[in-house]
Amino acid sequence: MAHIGTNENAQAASPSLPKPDVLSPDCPSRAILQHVTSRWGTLVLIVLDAKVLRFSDLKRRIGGVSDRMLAQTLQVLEADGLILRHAFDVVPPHVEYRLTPLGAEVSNRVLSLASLIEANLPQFLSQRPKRPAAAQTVR
Amino acid sequence: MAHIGTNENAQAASPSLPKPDVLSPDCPSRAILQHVTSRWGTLVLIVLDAKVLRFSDLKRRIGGVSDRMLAQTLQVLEADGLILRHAFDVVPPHVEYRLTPLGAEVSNRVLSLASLIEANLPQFLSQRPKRPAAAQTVR
DNA sequence: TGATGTACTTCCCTTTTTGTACGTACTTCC
DNA sequence: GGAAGTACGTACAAAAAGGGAAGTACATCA
Repeated sequence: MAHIGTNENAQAASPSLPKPDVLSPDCPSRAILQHVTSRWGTLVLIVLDAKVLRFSDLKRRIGGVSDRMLAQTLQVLEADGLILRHAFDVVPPHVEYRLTPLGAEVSNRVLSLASLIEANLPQFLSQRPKRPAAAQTVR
Repeated sequence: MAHIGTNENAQAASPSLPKPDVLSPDCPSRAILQHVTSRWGTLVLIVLDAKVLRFSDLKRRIGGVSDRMLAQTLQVLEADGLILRHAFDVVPPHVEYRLTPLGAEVSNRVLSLASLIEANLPQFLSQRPKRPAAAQTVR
């Protein structure tokens, strides 16, 4: 399908543009991908799908986020041009968040991924207790 | 499209199955999503797309992974039933990794997300220097 | 009058993640 | 004969991520 794994981690001399490749550590596309797939970034994009929400709305919908993390995530996503922030200059603060066109496309992909996982959860869980899954960094 | 944000963070009393929702912090689906969207998990799934690769192949293709992280990521993904590990009992170790059918589906979604980002990289980068993007955790 | 809600920011501290280096057991290549 | 390659496990330590509490400025509600 796509042609992602084409240039093997190469960042070789290129006259104009290096051709984006998430597989090479220094390609900016990898950073964007990280933002989108970050712990809270993913959920923000999902929740914001085709909606306009305020900070507190987002917080209520995304179970477990802290103020600090939500704010930070929103800033990163805004800087990447995925979401738009609209602040009204009123006394009790009122800020609205929505997806940009590009953000909407990204959101769709993320949403389809999440839906796939939710739909197959039973299958995932069924094969869980195969091996103890190598306790990571035992404490 | 999908029906994800349906039950608002609810984990209320349900007779049988709680209905998967990545938005509720304790739903197992969120954990799976995290594995899939983890820093290296995403790249492993992309690289493994319709291929059979050995540990060292994976390491070479995924720029920047350390042995430890790659091994750990592979174990988690295997435990989730997304990839299959086949070890040959030979003297210089020989192990092959490939996607399970479910893993292949997940891989496709991830791949489409990554492709979208790569394809729009210029657009992402163009609007970058808007605001200093709020230096996170200033040191 | 006092509590509540809004949208964050900042500080401080704990938890988690990640990297580096080393060891293994044996074979093949130079 | 020594170097390199294979597929990890483990210990140690640095770096990053994350949580919690407090503060702001004012208006509305009871």
